[in-house]
Parts: sequence; structure tokens; C-alpha cells
Amino acid sequence: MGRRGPYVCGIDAAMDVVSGKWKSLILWELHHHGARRFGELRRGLPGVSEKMLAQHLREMEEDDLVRREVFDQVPPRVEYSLTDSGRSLNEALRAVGVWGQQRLRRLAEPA
Amino acid sequence: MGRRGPYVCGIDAAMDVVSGKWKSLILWELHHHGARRFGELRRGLPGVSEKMLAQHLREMEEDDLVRREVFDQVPPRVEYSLTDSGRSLNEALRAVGVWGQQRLRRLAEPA
DNA sequence: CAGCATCCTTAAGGATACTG
DNA sequence: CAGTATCCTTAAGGATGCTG
Repeated sequence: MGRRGPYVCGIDAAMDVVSGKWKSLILWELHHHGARRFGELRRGLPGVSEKMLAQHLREMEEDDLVRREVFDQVPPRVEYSLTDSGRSLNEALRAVGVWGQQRLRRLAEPA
Repeated sequence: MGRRGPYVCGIDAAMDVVSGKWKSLILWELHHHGARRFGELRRGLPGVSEKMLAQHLREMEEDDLVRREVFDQVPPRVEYSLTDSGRSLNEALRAVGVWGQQRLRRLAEPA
């Protein structure tokens, strides 16, 4: 993660921004549930560590895919949601997801 | 690269198969030029090492994205081309590429 | 030409403990 | 609750040299 260019083309520039074990899943999660808190996101992504989740979210915020809102409360409340750019990227990934489902079906078939 | 499951969803399964610094670019290259030889591919991807190109191609062949054809000649001639599955994946990545081009334009804008 | 083998560096990711 | 900080392991990628 985190080269941010120089990019040789659009795919390159897009893949860079989603490379990271959980990023496409975070996109998906936020798209489906709207604004989510850190802990909710964590529970929605079984296996993710706090470190990676925080790191990915910070990078995605920097890449303008995710918006972070802090509510000044005790206990603290922080909500993450998609920006327009994040939403459109998730949209662009739909066809890829469909392709992946076909792959899953093929993998499930008896060899 | 190379976990090949278990996958939590389609995006996960698809991203796994394109994760690798040059894979989406190889897909693109093969889609545009049709069958290509190892050396042509190498020249078409400035910066790629022989090792990585060979490794990616082997994995993509295993994942049924790429077909490898050996012609029994001297000097040796080996051609790579997309399978149906590879072609459809590349197709699915088009929207992602378009998104990436927008990102490139945004990045190019004066900060 | 089309590669494989080897060694090495860097980066990604995970585990654990701690804090405002 | 929402993180940081630190340490450690693994995996990705690169450089170089050699081979059928």
C-alpha cells in the first residue's frame, strides 16, 4: 500500500488505492451499512486486527474514499462513511464482484 | 499473492486473483495486443523483472486467466493470451479503470 | 528466447500491551 | 470506545547470474 503514483494508467491508479487486504471489504461494508463506528466495522470484518483496520481507514481517508466524523462525547464516538469518490469506486467494483462470484462457483464445483 | 481462499465474498475472490503488482496490467496488455510473447510482454511493462513476470504468468495460468502456448522451435517461442475467464475479468475491470482515470485527473489538478 | 535459481531488501500484516 | 505504540513474522518484490 501507499505508493500513490506515479501511475501508468487508470487501472494502476485504482488498484493502488484498493490494495490492502481489507480495503475492498471496508468499501463494501460501508456501502451496505452507511455510517459505521470503528467497533462495528471491526465486528463486520472477522479477522481484521485493530491496527490494520485503523491503518486502512486512515489511508482511505487520505485517498478521499472515506469520511471520518468525530462526535465529541464520552465514551468517544467516531463514524466512518463513504465519500462520493468511495461510493463510485465501490460501484465500479460491482462487476468485479460479480466476476468473483462466478469464480467462487467454479471453485466450488467438483474438480 | 496466492492465498486462493477461503473467500468471504466475490470481491474478495476476484481481488485475490489480481493482487500482484503487474497482474491487472498484464490483463490489459494481453487484451489489447492479443497473443504476446514473453519478451514482448516484458517490453510492454517497463520496470517488471523477469522473475515477477514469469511468476505472475504462472499464477495467472493456474487461475485460468491466461493461456500459455509453446511452439516447438529454435529459438523457443512461447505465447500468452487471455482465456475467456481472463477476458471477462478484464472486462469487469473496465469500470475500475475509468474510475482510476478520474482519480488521475484529480491528482493532476493543482492542489 | 524464455525462462529458473538464489540471495537479499522492503513492505504488509499480525500479536500484544497500553492510553485518552 | 477508539484508537497508538511496539515488536515480530511473513510475504512480496527486486537484482543478479545461469541454462535449455
